Amino acid sequence: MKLLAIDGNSIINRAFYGIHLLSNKKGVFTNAVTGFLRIYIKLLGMYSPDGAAAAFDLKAPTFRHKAYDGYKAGRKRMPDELAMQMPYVKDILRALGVKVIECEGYEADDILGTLAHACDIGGNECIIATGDRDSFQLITDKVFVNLASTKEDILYTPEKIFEVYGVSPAEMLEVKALMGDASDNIPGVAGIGEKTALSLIQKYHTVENIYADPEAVEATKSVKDKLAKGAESAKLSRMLGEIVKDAPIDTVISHYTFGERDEVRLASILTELEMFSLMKSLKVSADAVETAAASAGAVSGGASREKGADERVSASEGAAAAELPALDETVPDYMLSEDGKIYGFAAGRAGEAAAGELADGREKRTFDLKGMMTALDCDIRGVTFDSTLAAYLLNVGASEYSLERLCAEYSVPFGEGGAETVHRLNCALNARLAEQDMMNVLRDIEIPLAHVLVAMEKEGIAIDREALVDFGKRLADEASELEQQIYVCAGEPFNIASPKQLGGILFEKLGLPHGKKTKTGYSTNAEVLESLIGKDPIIELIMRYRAVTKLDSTYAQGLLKEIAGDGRIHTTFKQTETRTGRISSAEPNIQNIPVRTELGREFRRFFTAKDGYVLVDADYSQIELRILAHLSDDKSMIEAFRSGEDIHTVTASQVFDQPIEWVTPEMRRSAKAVNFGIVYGIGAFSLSKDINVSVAQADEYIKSYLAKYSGVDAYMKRTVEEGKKNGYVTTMYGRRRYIPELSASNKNVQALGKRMAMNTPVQGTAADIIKIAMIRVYKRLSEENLDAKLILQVHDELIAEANENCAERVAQIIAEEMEHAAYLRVPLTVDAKIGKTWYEAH
DNA sequence: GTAATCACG
DNA sequence: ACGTACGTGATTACT
Repeated sequence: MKLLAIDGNSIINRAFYGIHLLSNKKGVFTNAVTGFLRIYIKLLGMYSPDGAAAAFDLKAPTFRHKAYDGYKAGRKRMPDELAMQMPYVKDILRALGVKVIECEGYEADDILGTLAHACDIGGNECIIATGDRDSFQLITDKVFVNLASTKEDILYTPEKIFEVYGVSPAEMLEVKALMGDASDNIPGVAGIGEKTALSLIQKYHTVENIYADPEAVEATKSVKDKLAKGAESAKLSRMLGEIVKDAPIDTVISHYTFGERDEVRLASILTELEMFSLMKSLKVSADAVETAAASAGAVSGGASREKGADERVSASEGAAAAELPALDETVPDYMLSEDGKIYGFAAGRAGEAAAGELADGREKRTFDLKGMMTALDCDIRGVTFDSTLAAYLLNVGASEYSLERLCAEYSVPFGEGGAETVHRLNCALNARLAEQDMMNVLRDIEIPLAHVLVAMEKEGIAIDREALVDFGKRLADEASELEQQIYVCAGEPFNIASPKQLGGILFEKLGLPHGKKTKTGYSTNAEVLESLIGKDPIIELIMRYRAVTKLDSTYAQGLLKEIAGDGRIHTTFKQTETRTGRISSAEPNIQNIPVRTELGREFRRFFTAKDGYVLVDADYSQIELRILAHLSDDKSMIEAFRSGEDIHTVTASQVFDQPIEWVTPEMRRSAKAVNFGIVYGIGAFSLSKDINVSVAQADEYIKSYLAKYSGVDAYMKRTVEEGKKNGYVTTMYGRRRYIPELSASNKNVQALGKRMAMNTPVQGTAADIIKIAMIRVYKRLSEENLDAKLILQVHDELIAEANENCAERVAQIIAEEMEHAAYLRVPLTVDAKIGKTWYEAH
């Protein structure tokens, strides 16, 4: 395909300075938006691309050039008149179906470089639209640069570059390293300008060549002197000038195909900016203009997403309440009554609705989208807002999201006429969600996910009932044998399952040393029993008894109860349950099917694919640690993941200061525990228990870890501080969790708050990423008409049931979508397997 | 209904 | 001095 890659900042600058200041009635400047769109339309006409992406700088400081503080320091701040137009440009682009890419720590150039490179290696064509010559180094026989100028645009190809400069595109970077670039604060070699630089590179091709043998360089004495003096500067400039080609962005070029236009959104923004002639050029539909006019308030909401953190705080204090986005009154709100009737409310009118209304693609809002689809057994299309999901995002800590409670929480009168209440509630929730920057999480993640979850539940997974019954019998038999042996050891029969009676037998009758006590008596948990092994033969019998009865009651009997009439198990995935954004599974819980012991793992043999089908199981490798590496930007950890080495082994080598080859399995186990601990917000005491070393020893490990991975240390501190300051922490995608524990007076509670603050962004981002993957896998499987369905999710693992004849393809698609669901500073890797049962596929 | 225990990531 | 890793759900005993 042909991709148009727009250098957003550069083009918008051209537009701003190229057109005199214009503004609408309200005083919003519009010249840069106007100019940008004119250029955009012109580019479409010139190149007819299949898709487009617009790259923008983020204000955040760059992390890759820390070595050189002066970099970019000299660049002037964007004037306010231009800055206020940025959000509009981005919103319009999105409404036009163009992906807007911003990437923390990377500049627009780097994003363009990455896209261009991806096109180049993937056999796609890329046209970079920019106003400056920096991108010339990216030109190849697939990548061209359209240089916007006041007169007419010029398309630069490798031939054109050679014609104009006498060097290859790649050599443009070498030229820049010598001549420098004032606007980018690249020093170059003092005294060497374009002419000299070009002639040197024409002859020697690279800076490296020139400095490899400076004596051999043919040039005047003065040039040679300058070169000698500027050696360091030239090498630094070479580094600074090179455009990054591996920024963590989506590099699947087909993903940039033009998306569907959001006509109404487009109409409302352009109306607000009073850009009527452009509306015509863009052929915005009259209907959309009318709809947009009916709800003029919706526009400022889009821009508010771009507000800085400080402004957001003030908005939530109510000062800007009037500017909050209103909901379109003509869009209907739907809910289900207790007896399953559908009620709708739109444009002031309420009434019972037909199921057919829900299946059409017209925009609508709902209360409990997932519940409605499950109850009505239908797909509800065109949903742009859902009360339950919005309320969950606003407060993941609530225990339930009933209409009644939400009305109380958001001061909406409850009771009169169902769907009207929902509408009012949605208005309140919508305003808050926009304020808190979570509209994208709702629209791009939770709402599409609801459809996927409903489909997964409906599909269910086949169970081998007979084998499960047999296994249950075997477990029960073993349990009763153990029971008799335990009674013999104890000298009397008693209820082994009663911790109270068991405690009496072990610690009073048999006089074994008791560990800690619980509120109600002695603790008899696995850890305590473990410590008593060898003191009395009863201990191991009890441990085995516990394991066997647990498996029998929870898994054998428990699962048998849940097999539906179709011979399959249909779990319920709860979408608004966890504090971190994960989904949970209940009735039955299929996310805790045993795997850690060989006996327990047997249960996975009973989860099977139907005849002619197989299970495809794909799981992320170390996704949470990879996210931690990304979020903390810790150089050692990133390096460790990029190297492809086993992460726990690398950690062991770092923490114990030994070469990789010297890491023993024992050391690796300890390092693994440290890695897990770090994600949870570690304490020396717990770690010591986990890996059986002294507290002092565990403390050493942690200190050593945090010293080696100082970026992680700093990140954890930052995150806790941020949590204290804001009252909440967020995931990469903006999902939020309030942590009141951070300001508790009780120190233990506070410590718990810190651990939550450290863990939530990591666990929550992982949850976001696999949700995105699920949505994309679901879409791919249906679009490509594959005889395969997603059926289970286990936090970092997806399972599909696929026809034997397409299983390989399905495995490939699932792995691909999982790996590409997010772009981090380290790769996300996925292991996909195929098997007749869950046991074989995992 | 709560506590204790233990299954999972 | 004190308590002790994040996030879940199911079962059983017992109040």
